[in-house]
Amino acid sequence: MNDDLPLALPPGRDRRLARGEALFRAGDPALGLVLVREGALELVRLSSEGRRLILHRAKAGDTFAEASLFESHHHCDAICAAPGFVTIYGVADLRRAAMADLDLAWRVAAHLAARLVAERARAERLALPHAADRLLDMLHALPPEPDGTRRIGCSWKSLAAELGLSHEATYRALARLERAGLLRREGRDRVRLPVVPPS
Amino acid sequence: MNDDLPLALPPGRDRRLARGEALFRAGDPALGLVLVREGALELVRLSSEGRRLILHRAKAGDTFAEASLFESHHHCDAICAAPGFVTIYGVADLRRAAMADLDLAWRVAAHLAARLVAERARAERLALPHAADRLLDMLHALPPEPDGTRRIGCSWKSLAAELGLSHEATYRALARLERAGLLRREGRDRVRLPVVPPS
DNA sequence: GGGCAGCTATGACCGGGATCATATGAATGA
DNA sequence: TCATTCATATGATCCCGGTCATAGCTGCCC
Repeated sequence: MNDDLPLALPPGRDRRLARGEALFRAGDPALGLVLVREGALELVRLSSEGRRLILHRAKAGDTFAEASLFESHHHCDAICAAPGFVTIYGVADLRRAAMADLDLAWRVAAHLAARLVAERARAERLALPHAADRLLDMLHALPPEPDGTRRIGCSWKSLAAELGLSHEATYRALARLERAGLLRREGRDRVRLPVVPPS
Repeated sequence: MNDDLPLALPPGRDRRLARGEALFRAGDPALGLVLVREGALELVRLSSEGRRLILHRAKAGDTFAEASLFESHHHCDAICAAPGFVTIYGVADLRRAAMADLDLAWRVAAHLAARLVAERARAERLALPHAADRLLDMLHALPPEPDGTRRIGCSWKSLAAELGLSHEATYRALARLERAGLLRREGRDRVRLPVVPPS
């Protein structure tokens, strides 16, 4: 998702995170740009009725909370989904660095644009009326590994929350798709999708 | 949405648009940053089954297709929803200007961050399971006018497409909400929402 | 003016997603 | 090790959103 961006950043603060620990909560003053070095983070919003929606998931190598660079406060919770550590780049530091490095701000912008495109794809997916469609769309978007399988990288329950579905609907859709031969689960968090003939 | 951004931009190309005309189509080479000067534009994606999802709507004063600054091709259609004209700032021009103006790239990034936040709010809305909830959430997000009403600025049918709902479900939700006293329509595209006591 | 397209609106029907309940297996921590 | 929590899984039921049909209305263009 971001290859060159972190390389040119000024030194940041490291912070270790345990599973379930919050890096920040809604209402906290904005941290700045967060780079996940190890483990995984989830950006979570809890609705008033207790529904849990996952707005973004970042694994090692991804940046996180990019938009908070330009906000005074966070408006979501950041929860550690897999233990690891992150590096935090404060706003002021980054701003200063951007003034020295003509290209840095442009790369930050490019990075935000990529996130925006991803978010639009997500919105498009959430507008699909059927659980199976949302699921397949999301799975097809995952990068296939050399052996042809795709790793979801989290529990199916979390994936359900990311798709705006109840986990029951997700398991049912999985079972139906598997019966229909449109999907095969291999191990805990891997799926194989049939090769579609190029249109 | 963007106050200072256009002011510091280099001169761009103007283009007039008629209702229904496409500024660009999916697959076209990226135009660059588009500023809507008059009228309204919609970023539309047509699904394979013919469903029409509105990904973004921009009215006079808003920017449009910001992410295309960093993409080689468009992947949505841009359709004129209300006749008017736009100014187009090419990528190369903007990039050059960013090299001269240390702050411009940073402002572009800030702008993209704001769009990202808005898009996340949209995704959150699309994850709401009930039509009435999505509708109310969207309407509450509209800025109220001095008289307390809110202008939706488009047809209810378009709003339905933006909410990922069929227009029938939208009309039904509207009627139900109106019966329940949670909403009152005033004229063609205005609603009044009851004042909620601060929690 | 007349005709046509598109928006607004509502009814009937069906399928599927939310919810609640329950059960088993897996993982995690004391 | 054992217990507790959590993920996985499936069944029953209800509700509601999608779809199709129909109709009045608005606005627009010739």
